[in-house]
Amino acid sequence: MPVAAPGPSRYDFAMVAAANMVEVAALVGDTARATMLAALMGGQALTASELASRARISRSTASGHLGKLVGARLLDVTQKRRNRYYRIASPLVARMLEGIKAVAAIEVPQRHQPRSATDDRLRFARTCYDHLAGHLGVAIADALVAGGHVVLADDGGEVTAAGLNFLSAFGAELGPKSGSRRIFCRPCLDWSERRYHIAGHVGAEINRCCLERGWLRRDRDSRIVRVTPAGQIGLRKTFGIDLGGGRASAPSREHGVMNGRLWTSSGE
Amino acid sequence: MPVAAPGPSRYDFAMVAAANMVEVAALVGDTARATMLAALMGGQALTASELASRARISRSTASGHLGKLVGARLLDVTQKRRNRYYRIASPLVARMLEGIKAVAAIEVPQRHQPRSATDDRLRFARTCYDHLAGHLGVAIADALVAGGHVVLADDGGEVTAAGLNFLSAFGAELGPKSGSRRIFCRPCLDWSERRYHIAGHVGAEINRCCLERGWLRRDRDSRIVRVTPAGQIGLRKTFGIDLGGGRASAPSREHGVMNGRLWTSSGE
DNA sequence: CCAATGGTTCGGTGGCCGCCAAACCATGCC
DNA sequence: GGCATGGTTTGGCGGCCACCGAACCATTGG
Repeated sequence: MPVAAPGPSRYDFAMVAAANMVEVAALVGDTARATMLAALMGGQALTASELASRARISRSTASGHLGKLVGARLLDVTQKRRNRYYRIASPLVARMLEGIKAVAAIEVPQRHQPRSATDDRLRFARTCYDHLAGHLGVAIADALVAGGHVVLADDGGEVTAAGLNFLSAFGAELGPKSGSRRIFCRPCLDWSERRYHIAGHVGAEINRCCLERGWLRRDRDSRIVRVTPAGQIGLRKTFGIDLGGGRASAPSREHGVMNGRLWTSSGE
Repeated sequence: MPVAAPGPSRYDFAMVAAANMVEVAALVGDTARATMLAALMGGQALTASELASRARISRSTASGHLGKLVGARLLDVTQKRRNRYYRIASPLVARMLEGIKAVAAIEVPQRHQPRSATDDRLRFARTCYDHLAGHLGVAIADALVAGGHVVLADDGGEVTAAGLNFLSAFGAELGPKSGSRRIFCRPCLDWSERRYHIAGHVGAEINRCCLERGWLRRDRDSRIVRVTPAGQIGLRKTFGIDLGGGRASAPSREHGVMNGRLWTSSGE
């Protein structure tokens, strides 16, 4: 730190303003910690050992990292029985990580990574903190936009009056402030689809409703979401989404199409 | 990097997914680079030497940092005469930095930093990438919300029908898509006021209009914005904002009130 | 032409920080 | 009580990277 200069200058502000940012960004700017955070972006709390395993580091190292993340209020801990469960501390943190990911997704899109069955399932449907992402998440967003229920743009999202009725009928609890025109709808850049899906309160509610109806089922300890047979039908009837008619969990034909469309357009 | 493990596992995804994030976050997670980025969040392009000076590092070191930032597409460069001007590469990057700053602002709010005249002016009115922030920015946002022209919430912002008329009359160019109900309005967490001001296209337009009318004037090479006498009147008549009636540039009485209200509520 | 200014490249140095293993504490189960 | 499991603490090692000065290139101006 080159803070050996004597007196304060007019530029000190920038340094002070950056100071906290540096701390936070540096925290994310480490492979092990970022891996943990990415894992926790699945939305569910995970134990220290689990996180250590995912980041491929020893438990002692993980413990140190988690301590820092909690200290910086990026993560919350709750003790349950013998285990310590860590989770993303706030939606603000989730949004920050989304933002970083969105920027990271811009650069070097060509580097072709190997795809596994797990990877395919993730690309097909997964949770993003508290809402749905992947092919499914984008498809739902598309359907809602096409139906005039939601408007999405780079800088924000909006639920239309018709959409409010539609989503309420679907079971979404849009809160007591739904009359006050509060906006809970936000676009979130999907890293695999490179398009927007719906985040914010509305996104979380859609996710919740689908889970409650048994349309979707989450993998244990993973971000993967599977569509049940009932979900196939329900999603088609409600949103007009056809997931390929094949097997319930990630029909591979869809992926071929999806990935083909995605990665050929190499332009950012 | 502990990538010595042999076969791929089901957790590789998280690592791959995190890889790019790490790169970007690590870039921001350095004092010198973050200082430069913070300076460039003022919205105007700066030269390499200027940035080196602000970050208090040698030009050679700065050159290295800037090379990395440009390489990662966080910054753009344009050569003009002898100088190289750097600027934030895209609104996506600006949003990311806002997001990091918002998280950073949560923690340790008590640490009382010394305030200078420059600092006070920054807290009073400044640019945030392409829109207005500080006391003034929040006051405008408040006025628009109170007038029913804009709705702001944690997850998004919206311009009402009335607001569309109002802002258009004010001179804001809300684009040809204004009929398609596109949303360009976005809340941006103000680090000094700890409340939202208006960002996105709408925020940029408001800023532009105020500058064009001569209501505001930017400091050269600084994020500081000054309110002209004409601006005093205009802002009061148009938005109903009373900036204290005193001198045009940052009446100190206002700051006392402002800061008192801000930092005493130490709860995040 | 030379001088001045803005910027980059190159070597070499220093420090911070991530990593692990081993020891240690705490909780829960038999 | 005693074993097992989950987490944290400690000490020591190693590598990456930010930093600078000096030399070097490029542009502009006299």
